[in-house]
Amino acid sequence: MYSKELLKGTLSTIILKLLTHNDKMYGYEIAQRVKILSKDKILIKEGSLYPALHKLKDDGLVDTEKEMVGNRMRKYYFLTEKGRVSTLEKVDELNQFISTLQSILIAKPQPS
Amino acid sequence: MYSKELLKGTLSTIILKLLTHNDKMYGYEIAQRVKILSKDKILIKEGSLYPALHKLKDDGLVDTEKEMVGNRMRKYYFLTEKGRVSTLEKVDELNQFISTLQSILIAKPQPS
DNA sequence: TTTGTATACATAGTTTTTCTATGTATGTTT
DNA sequence: AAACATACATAGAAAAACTATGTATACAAA
Repeated sequence: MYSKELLKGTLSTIILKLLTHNDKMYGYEIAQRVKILSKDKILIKEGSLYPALHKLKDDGLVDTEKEMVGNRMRKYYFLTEKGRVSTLEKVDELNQFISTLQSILIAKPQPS
Repeated sequence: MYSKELLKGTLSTIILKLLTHNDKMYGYEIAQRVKILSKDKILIKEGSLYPALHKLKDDGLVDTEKEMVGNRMRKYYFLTEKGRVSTLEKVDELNQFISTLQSILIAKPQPS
């Protein structure tokens, strides 16, 4: 498991990205999917996941619909149009940030 | 400029990495170097930089020496042995995190 | 000459984000 | 019956960067 600090700023982008590939997903499912995709290296805790999802909804990037499965409630999340646009921007920004980061991590002595 | 959240968790690693390539650097110099290396995309603010440096010192990863340049004080930072070891670990962890992130950002539909 | 910009440090207080811990409840396996 | 997995939620803590502010020197431009 990576130190939790690294995830900061990237969690909502990860969630949004997953939702671009799935019409709708529920919270628990998202956490499991990230766990699998990251080979157990990113483990999203409930205390991070649900507040993050609530914030995405407050910001209008996702909307929800409830569904009963047997006796249990599931709350599905799906992207709004605003959310789709925002996801493109956020993923792009994250990719740019990653490549900038890498150029620094690879950089050799005094470029000045 | 990237949204500030992205930097969280990576700033100290960036600073440490720069110090592996320079015997000693002072705060202002570090901020400028990052600005140049990132092509103005990562702008470290004083309110982030100095507390981060102080924490690295408290944690024993860097040590300092003061120097007068003309009439102005400069505080140089340099890696301790502990800092060298820690830098290797942190850079490695960050690289791994980046590659995990990328695999998620690239991922296509339902792998389940 | 005074205004602005760059250099160079520092800290107080705020905001954001994730965390730990806890709670509720159902379903399944041992 | 106990343990574990599924499935949601929130309160409060911790971490890290931010804004804003402060001190001070050096130099260029108006």
